[in-house]
Amino acid sequence: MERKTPTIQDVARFANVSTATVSRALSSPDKVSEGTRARVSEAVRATGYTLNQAGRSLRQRSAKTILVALPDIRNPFFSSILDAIEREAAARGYGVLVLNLYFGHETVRRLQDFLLSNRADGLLLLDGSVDTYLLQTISNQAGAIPIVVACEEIPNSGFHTVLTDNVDAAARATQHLIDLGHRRIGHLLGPEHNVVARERFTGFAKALAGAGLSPVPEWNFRGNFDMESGFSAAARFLSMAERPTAIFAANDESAIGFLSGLRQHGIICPRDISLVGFDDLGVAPHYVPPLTTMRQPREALGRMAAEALIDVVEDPEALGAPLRIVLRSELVVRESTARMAGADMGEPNRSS
Amino acid sequence: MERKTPTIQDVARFANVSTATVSRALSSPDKVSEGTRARVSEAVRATGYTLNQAGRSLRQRSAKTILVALPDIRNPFFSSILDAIEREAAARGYGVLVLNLYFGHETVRRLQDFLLSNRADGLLLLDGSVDTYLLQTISNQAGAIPIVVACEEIPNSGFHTVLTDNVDAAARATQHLIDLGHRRIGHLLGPEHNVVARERFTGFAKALAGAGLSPVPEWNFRGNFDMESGFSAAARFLSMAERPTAIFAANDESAIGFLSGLRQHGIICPRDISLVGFDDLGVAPHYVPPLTTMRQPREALGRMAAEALIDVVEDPEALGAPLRIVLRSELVVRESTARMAGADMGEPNRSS
DNA sequence: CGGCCGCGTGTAATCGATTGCATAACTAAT
DNA sequence: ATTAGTTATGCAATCGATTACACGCGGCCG
Repeated sequence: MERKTPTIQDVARFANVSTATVSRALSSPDKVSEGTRARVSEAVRATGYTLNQAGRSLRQRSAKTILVALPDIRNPFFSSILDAIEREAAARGYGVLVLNLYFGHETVRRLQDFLLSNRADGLLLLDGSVDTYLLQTISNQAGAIPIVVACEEIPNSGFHTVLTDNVDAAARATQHLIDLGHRRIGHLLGPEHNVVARERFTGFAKALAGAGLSPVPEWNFRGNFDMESGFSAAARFLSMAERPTAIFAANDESAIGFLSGLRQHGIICPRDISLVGFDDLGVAPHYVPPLTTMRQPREALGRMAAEALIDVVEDPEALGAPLRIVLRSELVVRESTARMAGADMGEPNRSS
Repeated sequence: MERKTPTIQDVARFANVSTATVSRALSSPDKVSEGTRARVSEAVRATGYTLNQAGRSLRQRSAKTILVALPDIRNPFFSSILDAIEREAAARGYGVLVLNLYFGHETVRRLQDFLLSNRADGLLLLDGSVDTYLLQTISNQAGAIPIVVACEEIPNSGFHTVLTDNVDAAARATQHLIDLGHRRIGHLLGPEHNVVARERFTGFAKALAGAGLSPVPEWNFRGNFDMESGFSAAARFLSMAERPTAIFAANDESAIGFLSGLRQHGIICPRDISLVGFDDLGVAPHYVPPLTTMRQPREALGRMAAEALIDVVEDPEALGAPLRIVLRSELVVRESTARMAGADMGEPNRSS
């Protein structure tokens, strides 16, 4: 009754061949004769045999699995990248392990465990804030697995990287506001130590500079990429006497929280303020107003990162020098930005 | 230079003990003497040893991994459940493999592969639409792994199940509209063959019946749980002469698409129409207007499902009879619903 | 003093699949 | 006809960790 799950031995016995032949019949069919192949297939069917991946992994030293480590699965930005990764991995026969990264030693230890325990053949890191030193150490250890960093960048790390053109995209988003006649432009920041957030700020400042403006410190609102932080930032905005007429938000989520906070106090977008977001989340076209935003090619990003990682996993020499793919984001103009109405009221941004 | 990754053998040699002792020192420290334990720890440090999970899995016939199969990772509803699952699993030392389910044989074959290849010790299924027959077959095979179904239900399957009170919650959502004086109430449906969607419709109809009303077929708008389908449904709404004054939407995503579609044509919520959604997505409180919705305890759902699964994995007898946990959803009243203004205009829903 | 118990450790089998090497049966070439 | 090469298969080692069983040693009890 309680018979054990059939192994390759059972198949071999049934088909009257050796286990070696069964193995070959299954993984390299052209190496066995047609007759044997048929007998083995029949035996597999009859016994209900399925591969034991642990056995194979042990012998082949490969788990046919990649590990995706990300800061927050709930974030729709990441989840759609994860989706693309999973599709690509599945297409190439790999499974996907996910690992939520929080702060703290415990998390890093877990990451390390995964990396070095032969559970995964490669790591796809969607977070640049992991301790670089540790990561380097890990990746230099004997038996370490290949790493690809996506979305964020770990400077000078030598890891393969796939990301979007944050600086340039942020500059173009800001330029859009400038083109609409805005001169008093603020920024809703991302997390303080986040590389991507900084790049977007850099692009923002760059575009301002190009127009003879420069950032006004009070108009750089602290944010954290999430709705709540945008919502809080709105309170600070409201308490200010001198307000910007336009905002470039580091991402759509915080942009939505920000607009929501403003609206509670009667500040209506785009009538009273223009706003450009970043990401083009699914909700962006359906928000009120539909959001003008920089669309990141999330599918492509996830797919290409997974491709690159699996390429390296299967042939460590495949890519040669560290890869660096930069994908271009695209401005999607909707209704959250409007031409600056009438004359500029109050002081403009300080001239640089 | 290119030395291989250290194994338990290396540690044993270094510490001058047998591999058995090393293994014991690491997994059941109380079985070895203090001195040995120290020597082994030192040897582990010195050699840089890390466990090879494949070896352990092979011997112990357990992968310390659970498989989560879901219809769409991008859906924020699922991704936050996945998040909770991952946390619980991590806390208990399990890794999480994710598998996107699409339609088609290929997908099911992959699911089967995973289930039977010892890559995972258990399956957490977040989708009731997987072929029941196949699932039963798989789960009856020798060596099959435990299955817990979450969110959706597979009737008569005998699987452990964790879900929310869809029928009752839908009824309460609808009752809220009734309490506000609405009599002309429509429903934005979920996918036609989706169990959850049907349950919500049932609850909707039940509440109407309780108020002496019954569903008006033309007011049941086809939907698909996603924004686009809600958006399309809005077009149909607009083309109708006799319109409902309130809508119960099967979920928040489609609700947002619906409101967005209406707004494009000047129909404003809650002025012209009231709407209750379902899920309480992160964006719900920040939408315009903030959405009245049934909040599903997503964290709890994911956590409890993972708990139950791991319990069974670790002790197949742990739960005894098939478990069925039903979590209660909670109505969150925000601003998308308003008291029916003035007298009832036009025909009410047909009396039952 | 002899026997029993328990602790700490080692020996070796085991988990399931893959694969290097050997072998046998043919084919082709000289 | 002999040699070389090819093809199909089997034998047995191997991957790394766990664990059943055995053993030696010291202490305790009768």
